[in-house]
Amino acid sequence: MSRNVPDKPSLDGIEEKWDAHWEQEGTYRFDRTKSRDEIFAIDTPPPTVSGSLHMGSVFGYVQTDAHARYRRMAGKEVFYPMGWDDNGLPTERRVQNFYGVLCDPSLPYEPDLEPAEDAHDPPVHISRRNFIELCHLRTAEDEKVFENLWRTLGLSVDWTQTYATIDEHAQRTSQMAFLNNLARGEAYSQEAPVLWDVDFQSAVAQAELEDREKQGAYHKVAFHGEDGSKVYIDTSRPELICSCVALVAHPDDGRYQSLFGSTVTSPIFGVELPVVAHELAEPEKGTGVAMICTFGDTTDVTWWRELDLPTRAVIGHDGRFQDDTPEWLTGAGAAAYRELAGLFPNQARRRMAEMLASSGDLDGEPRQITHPVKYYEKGDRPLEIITSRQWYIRNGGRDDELRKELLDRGEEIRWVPDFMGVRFRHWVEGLNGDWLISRQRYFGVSIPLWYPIDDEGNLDYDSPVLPTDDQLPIDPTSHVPPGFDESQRGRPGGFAGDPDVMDTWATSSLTPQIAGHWHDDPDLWERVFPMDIRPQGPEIIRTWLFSTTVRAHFEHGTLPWHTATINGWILDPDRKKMSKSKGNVVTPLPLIEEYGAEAVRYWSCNGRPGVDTAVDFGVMKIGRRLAIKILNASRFALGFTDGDVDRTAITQALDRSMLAGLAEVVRAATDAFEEYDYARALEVTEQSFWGWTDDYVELVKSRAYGDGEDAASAHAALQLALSVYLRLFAPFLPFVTEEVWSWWRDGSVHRSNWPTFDELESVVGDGSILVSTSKVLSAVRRAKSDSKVSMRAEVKLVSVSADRSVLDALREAEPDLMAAARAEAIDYSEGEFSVESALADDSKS
RNA sequence: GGGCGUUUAGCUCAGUUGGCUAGAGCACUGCCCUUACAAGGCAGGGGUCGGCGGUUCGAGUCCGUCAACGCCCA
Repeated sequence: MSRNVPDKPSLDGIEEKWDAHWEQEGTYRFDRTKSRDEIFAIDTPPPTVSGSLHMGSVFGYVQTDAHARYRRMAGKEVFYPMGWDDNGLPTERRVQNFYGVLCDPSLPYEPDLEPAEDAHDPPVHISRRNFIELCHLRTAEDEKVFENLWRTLGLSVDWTQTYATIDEHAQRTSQMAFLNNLARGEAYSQEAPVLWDVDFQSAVAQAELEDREKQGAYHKVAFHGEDGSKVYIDTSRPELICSCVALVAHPDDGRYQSLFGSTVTSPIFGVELPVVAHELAEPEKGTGVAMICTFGDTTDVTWWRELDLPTRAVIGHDGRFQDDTPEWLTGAGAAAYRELAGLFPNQARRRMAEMLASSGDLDGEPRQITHPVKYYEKGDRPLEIITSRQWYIRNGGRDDELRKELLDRGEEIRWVPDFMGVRFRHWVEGLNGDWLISRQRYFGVSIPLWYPIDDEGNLDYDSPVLPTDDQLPIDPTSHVPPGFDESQRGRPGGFAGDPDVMDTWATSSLTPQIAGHWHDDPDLWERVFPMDIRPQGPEIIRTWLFSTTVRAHFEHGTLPWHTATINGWILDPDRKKMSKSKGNVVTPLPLIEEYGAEAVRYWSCNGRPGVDTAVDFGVMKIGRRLAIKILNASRFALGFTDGDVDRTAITQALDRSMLAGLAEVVRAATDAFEEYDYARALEVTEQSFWGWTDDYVELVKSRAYGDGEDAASAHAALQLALSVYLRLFAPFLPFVTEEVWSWWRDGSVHRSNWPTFDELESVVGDGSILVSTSKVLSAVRRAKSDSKVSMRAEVKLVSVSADRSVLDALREAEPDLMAAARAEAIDYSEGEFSVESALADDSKS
């Protein structure tokens, strides 16, 4: 076949060129006729499209793509779908900000609502359905931006296998899995204390919490004993004295033994309360006695549950003290409560402190402290704990047997790198409740249930009405349950739809089931599940990875995949954590424009598995230089003949020596990939390639420009080596390797065979010849450099002293060495290794 | 307070089961327009491998301990 080697090879425009070509040819299209053992299935992280594009989004995906490309070339049919995680709160927030709207479920739907292009203030209130439509509109746009980025980066995804966690298929899968969990008793609803974000007015799960150090103040408050004595407590939340249900001290605390079993009376409110003992009370903290309220923090919940205390809730869903005076307060206590009604906790706290001070129950001034306060990770105000009905999926947090099963699943996973496994273990060991999946939000997958309403108008939560499979997906607030009609909605004797949606993770924990079409394509499902790898970031081990494991454990009794590859964390160029607030977020698109996709890929693949990596423009420059080097070296290697030269022409010892070294590189790169160490595979390939161009290519150049059998040997060896290097580089640098491949080969390098030792076996020789010859050539160059002469300067005599075996090796490549060194003669003697170069007189000028 | 990770050249990082004078790139210095490549090539200087202690014939590599930094959890 004739060759089409350009005079001036260039990287310009190769991303667009090859992306379009691959799309047209279906290069990465999944062949679903293959059997499970021929397939390599990847459970790709669906990126949150409402998040900003940044280098963290690029890093892990490119590493995974390199591995996918390796597997594909090594003979596997790669199942590599891409999803978009668009359901959930991040999208709601983005839509609110983007269009300047706020969802108000009480408003009617407006069919012709035109969203404003710019956000405005104050926000426009729109119906739930209009709001959801805007969410779909916005995410569709965001998804295009992401797909474009992934294509520009050369991800070898099968773009016909995309999904979104809010699309109909994902909703059906999610609701079906939920109903299965419900049928098996793995999902349940319960009226219970939950962590509550007062701004989002939604419950929050344990995995979404974070502690923030906040200023607070300890108030030393007197409760009154039966004998008129004062019992002091220290509290940072005096406003909750009205919801106090008991005082508590440590059972071994000698100071309070006489109080246990007695009662005290709360200040201001005059409520009689028991004094109880519990190990969680800390004798060193404050006075050693604490008040238990329902609920000030999560320890209160534990005490309330374990000590079987009553519930006296005062804070409503909006975060304010409720307007109605609680029934346990009477007289002066009820009057005092009316001072607090309607206030937010921080306002109530100040009012309460005033009241305590004037009644004489506040001892001294409040003392400033700094303490950790629980926040929703996306929230702005401290979480409150309120009681409400919510849906849960069991996760071992309240069941030691299940916890053990899930810990065993964690042990079953192959973790890359292996130390990431402990993060899973610690998370599961530390769970203190089941997984709360219901959210009081709008843009999500609905909880697919209705509740019967009895004749008194009460909802029967214990016997929900279920949809049939063929109804799914449903929105119970607009769909009607079997056996009812719309006129019965909200009526006694009728029904009510569950208004909640599921947590995002309740759907994205099913990505293998969604992408593999668990319920609607059993033939595909059988070929891809359980999947091979789950690549993802370290920060979502406790959420996505864990919840996916839980769902597969319940639904299939297996792991969802056998290997988890965890990428490192991305830091800014100064090794600081990137965050929008610091303004140090690096976005990928300008970098791709400046350095090229190959350079950004090279940087990504240089980051070791699981190792935190800083954005480094220097590394990107090296990547770009490598890509250019491949173009130029390829031009040289292919510049001598028009057609393929048969490998039987490779007769010269130096050529066979070079191929012996290359065979070793193939082995090392393959071993590294099999261990998921793409970075090492790249490193050994790159190191070898630079040596190849610096030494072998220079040594063989003169011979290659000649003709006859010696030249043909060089031509064939150059060509074979180039073919191997291109394939070794293809997983990392897909564009430039494809470009060069297209100059002289049919088909795609990405569907060619991964190089093997067997492929090279017939042409390998003694690897030491090239090694020794390169050492001498390097010594001659050093002599020329020391004498400040051109590398073209003639050398009258090169005197080499070395072991006999080295001398023998050198003699095998003597003509090439003399030509490359521009030496007129070489003299050999046995002894310690040394090289003397006698430069020609006229070269010293 | 607990856990995990990191600490190797001025900077960013390799160093795979312990083995010959510790490597790469960037930066720095010198030289070279050599017909694949001057937004390049060749060559060079530069490190008591965080501190201390231990195991070993031998430790950047294993063990203990301390310190600094980062992340996660409480």
